Amino acid sequence: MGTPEFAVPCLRELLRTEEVAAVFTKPDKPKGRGNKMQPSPVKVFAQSHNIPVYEPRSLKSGEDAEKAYELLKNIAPDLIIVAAYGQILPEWILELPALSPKCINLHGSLLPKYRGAAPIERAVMEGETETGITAMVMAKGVDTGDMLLTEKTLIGIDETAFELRQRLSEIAAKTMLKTLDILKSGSLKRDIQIETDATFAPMIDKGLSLINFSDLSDTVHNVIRAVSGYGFLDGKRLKLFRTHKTNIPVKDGKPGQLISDNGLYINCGDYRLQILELQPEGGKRIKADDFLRGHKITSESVLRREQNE
RNA sequence: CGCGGAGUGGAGCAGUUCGGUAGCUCGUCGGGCUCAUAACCCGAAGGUCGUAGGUUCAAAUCCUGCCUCCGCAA
Repeated sequence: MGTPEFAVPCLRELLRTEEVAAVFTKPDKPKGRGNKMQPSPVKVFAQSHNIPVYEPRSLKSGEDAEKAYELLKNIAPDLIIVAAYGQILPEWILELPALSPKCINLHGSLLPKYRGAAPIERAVMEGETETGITAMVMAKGVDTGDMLLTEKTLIGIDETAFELRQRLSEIAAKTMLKTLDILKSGSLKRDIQIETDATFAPMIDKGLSLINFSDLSDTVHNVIRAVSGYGFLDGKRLKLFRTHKTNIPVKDGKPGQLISDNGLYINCGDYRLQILELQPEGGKRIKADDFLRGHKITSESVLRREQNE
């Protein structure tokens, strides 16, 4: 069971090594320009490998939940693997599979830290230097079940959540295979999560990506890495994708002011950040050098929080 | 029919309001200077202005259809 790109490597490896009876994913939904219906990446991948795909709108209640109940009973799975499915599994599913553990989830953090929907983004935003994947037994509370296996990885100083997520999705697939191997050998151990160490990583609120450039450069840098922050330049949205920390102090000039000095920089509360990749409104994502070729940077070039000056 | 932005030499942009010689910053190529250089100087090549029609003496510019890309909102 999975939905976004993050879950695809797990499915890919699962198809390679095990017999996959069915794939559950979230239903197509209107997305993007023109609100066209878009299938989930997991659905696309599963269908191209001729695996039956089911996409109930809900597992908790309603017609779809009843159908899913009948379906899963007939499938009678030995084990359910979950990676970023996007729905909370009701108890009857958690109890359904034949093996023990019954439902294994691949979570994008070192539990018990960053339980919840956005562990990767939150870890980057908090400036963590290390994160990883936890294979865990699913329990009633979200991401609270026993831990089976963890795989750590370092977070690069300029690494973005997007890049980290791609890396972690592959690590998740590897961790899953390892977990299954150990499970088959019969020596799988469970570790209880230490409840007092738990932190929660809630979904990302859109407002978070509007940058306040009077914050410390560390904070700004982390927001940009995590969720691609933006500000308004001359009334137009400007997204920042990649920055690099400097030790050039901001002497004068406003927070958010752009500076062209052998590269593109922006003033934060304490130090300047070097901008490496950005995207003007309506345009494509470009490197800072390309941006400088077509845009004049003056003392009036300031990224603001409001669209109208 | 969710809202909006954009397609101009290889890259990033200006020019479109108000039709009248295709521009800028780079890159590329050739030459020069230099111990040397991603620096500096001189020169050159490279564009059916996304596409198809329409209006006009004349269209990158005005009108219409289509294609592609992007942001927002969900």
